[in-house]
Amino acid sequence: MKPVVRRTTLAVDVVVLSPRSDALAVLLVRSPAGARERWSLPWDAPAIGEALEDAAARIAGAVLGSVPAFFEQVGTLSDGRRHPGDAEVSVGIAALSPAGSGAPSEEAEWFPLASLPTLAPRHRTIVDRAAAVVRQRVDQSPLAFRLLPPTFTLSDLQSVYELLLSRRLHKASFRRALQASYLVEPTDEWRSEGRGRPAQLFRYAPKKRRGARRGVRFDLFTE
Amino acid sequence: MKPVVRRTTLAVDVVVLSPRSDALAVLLVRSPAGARERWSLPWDAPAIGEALEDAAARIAGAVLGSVPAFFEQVGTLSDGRRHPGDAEVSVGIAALSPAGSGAPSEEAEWFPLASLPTLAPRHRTIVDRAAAVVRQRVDQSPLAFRLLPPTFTLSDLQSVYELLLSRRLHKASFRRALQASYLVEPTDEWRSEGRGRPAQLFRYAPKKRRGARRGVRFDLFTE
DNA sequence: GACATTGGTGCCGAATTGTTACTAATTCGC
DNA sequence: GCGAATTAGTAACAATTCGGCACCAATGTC
Repeated sequence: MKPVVRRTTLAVDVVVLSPRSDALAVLLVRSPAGARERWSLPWDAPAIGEALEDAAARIAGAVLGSVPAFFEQVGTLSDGRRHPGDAEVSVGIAALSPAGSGAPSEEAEWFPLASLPTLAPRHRTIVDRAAAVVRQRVDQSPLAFRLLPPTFTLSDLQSVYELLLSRRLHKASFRRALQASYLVEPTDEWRSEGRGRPAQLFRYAPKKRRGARRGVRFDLFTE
Repeated sequence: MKPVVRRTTLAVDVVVLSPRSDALAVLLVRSPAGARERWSLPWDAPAIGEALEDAAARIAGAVLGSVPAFFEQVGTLSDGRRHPGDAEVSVGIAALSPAGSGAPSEEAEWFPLASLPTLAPRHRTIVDRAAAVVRQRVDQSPLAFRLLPPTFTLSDLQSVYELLLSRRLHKASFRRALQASYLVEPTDEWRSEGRGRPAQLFRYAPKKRRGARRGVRFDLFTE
């Protein structure tokens, strides 16, 4: 039994996420004249032999002007939902870009996740999956640090977590957990942001941590 | 800008996982004569318009004789690693099948994850990713219940968790956490397994749980 | 200099967790 | 029959963690 392979059309669709004005935002590009929707995700076909994450980096970089810090596949779709380029199969990839980075081209714009324009059905699905994956992974992977510049204040970091989790966190508990994890180290710089006491800047510098063998957490199920 | 879509060859490669004789095992099929490796993952091209998970169910069902209880994509590969059917792009899908279910065809056999035969490089990568994804998700999703028959003892359940996590768990803590989660309910059946006290059988019956708002867990990072 | 604002820490009671030890019900060996 | 071995299930305790509150620190504004 040697199955026969059929040829199909393939697209890589990229969801670039970044915190913009206190909301998680997606980078969209203006559609060419005649398209059914005015906006779409940046997308392209991968080159021959090009890894999918490399294709995503190329696609996002062209639109954003800088290459996002992190990529993760959020699922491949082959169902009937319409794609702007009529690709039969789409690989959805989430990309995280630090706050303030990049200079979108004329044809691109940031939209808060909560108020997106109409997208082709497949792009809409991919955006929803990207948001779900990022929100789900934030506890297992240092995703939040990819949404911040190399140095940041602990309040910045907490704000990103609050954005991703859509709920307020307790300052003291947040800092205690962070301290115990050896994920950040202080720099000797401080940032003064107008009002209030200046905040110390930290950088992401994970130390090797001893195996934190915890019990099974049945209360984290999401489905 | 309307990118041009190129046609490519696409395969769905399925990693069927099931607990067999106290180890997590993968279902492999014998390769046709002349292939470079003697064994490979079950795979095929998706039919036109067929969703990828449906294709995986079809492929696994044909080899296993029953359809696995759960499917999840573990990543799509387009790099240079060799695929047995020379597909340019592969979608890897993990499938979970309950212990004892299915009757593999003549051409198929279970292999413990720890002692696999040589596979085509792309299949090897997909198996590794499937194992990693399953192990990583076991805390957030009721995966373990998909590896058990509809009714099971709490010791069975704990054994599956120990298989997936590769470490021993404490009985009392395990049961307390399970109790608090309202995920299982007792049946009025008991199973006597030779030696020892008979165990009560439970079934998976998740109750709506109150929002368990916990703090951020920096200690769960896997990278 | 009082006050508003933001950053950062100490502490305590409550909840959670890991562990030990115990009880319960069955089979096996003699 | 009866004790040892084996597996299931629970009680209770000590240590740790967590959420919340209060407080102190450093800056800009008036």
